[in-house]
Amino acid sequence: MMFFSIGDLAHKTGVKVPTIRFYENIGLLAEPMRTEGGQRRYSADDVARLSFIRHARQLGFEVEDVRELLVLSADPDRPCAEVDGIVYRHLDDVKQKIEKLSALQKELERMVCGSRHGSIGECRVIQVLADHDMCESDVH
Amino acid sequence: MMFFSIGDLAHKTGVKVPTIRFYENIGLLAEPMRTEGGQRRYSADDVARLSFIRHARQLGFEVEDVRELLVLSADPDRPCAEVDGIVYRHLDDVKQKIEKLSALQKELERMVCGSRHGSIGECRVIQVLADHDMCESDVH
DNA sequence: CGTACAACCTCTAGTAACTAGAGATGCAAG
DNA sequence: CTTGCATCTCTAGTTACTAGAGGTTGTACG
Repeated sequence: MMFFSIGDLAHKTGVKVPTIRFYENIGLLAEPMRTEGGQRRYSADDVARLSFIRHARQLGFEVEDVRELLVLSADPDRPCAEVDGIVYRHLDDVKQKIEKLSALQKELERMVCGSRHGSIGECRVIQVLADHDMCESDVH
Repeated sequence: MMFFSIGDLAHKTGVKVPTIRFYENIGLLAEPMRTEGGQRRYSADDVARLSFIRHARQLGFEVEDVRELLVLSADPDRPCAEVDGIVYRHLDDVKQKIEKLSALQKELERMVCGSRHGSIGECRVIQVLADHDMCESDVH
């Protein structure tokens, strides 16, 4: 069992079959060998590479970052600075998103707080949406 | 000055001109009057509606939710339950996203923590990416 | 009244990262 | 040899816009 099908690769890595083909299309994965009939055949190296990709994607790295990380990881003698840079940038991005979402959460909770009413005519939510001044202004 | 151009509307609401046309295309905004030459002309009602849309979008509601909120807001006698439903669903969504991002943040910080090394050969980040078991397993 | 020119018009395509589907072919088990 | 699941390629759809091409209108100024 040296080589296996795209379905097997999907199973081993948890990446769906169409996504594997997509990664090949955009050059994240190299074109694999083919059977005479034209079906893809993969090796253990492909499992490692695709697992790396999947893991990086799960950690929220963009595909272009993953591409860069793959290039860097292939070169053991280079300094780590570039890798660190990518990670720190991503981390900042994540923190910013958390900030924004927390502000949203607060505003949404403010909106529905005390929302015991009856009809839309006096619906606080609708009123707030219609009048921006009812929000905490610096949020958005 | 009863009616104004798309540029004026953009200025009054903070929504960009192409976005206004886009909202008209997808039916969020009604087709406005036109000059003889075919240019759009808007009224104060359009400012109110578009401001509502912008505000809802800034609060993270999807366009389809905004559409629904607009329908509901036009009907003052209906109960508020549907509006509340939309808001609570969105709020849950926001909370879930915060959860996920916080987990990511933690994992990323774990990854770079103590990342004083030299070359990619012993780069902790690359190692973690290559080996999922180095992560806290329940996160992803 | 003529003209310059910013603002407007429509339409298409591009973004991110896949996912779904159509229609055709391969492969392996019984 | 047949059955049927897996695979193949290719196109289009998702979200919410944004960018650009190529052409027209409105208005302010002289």
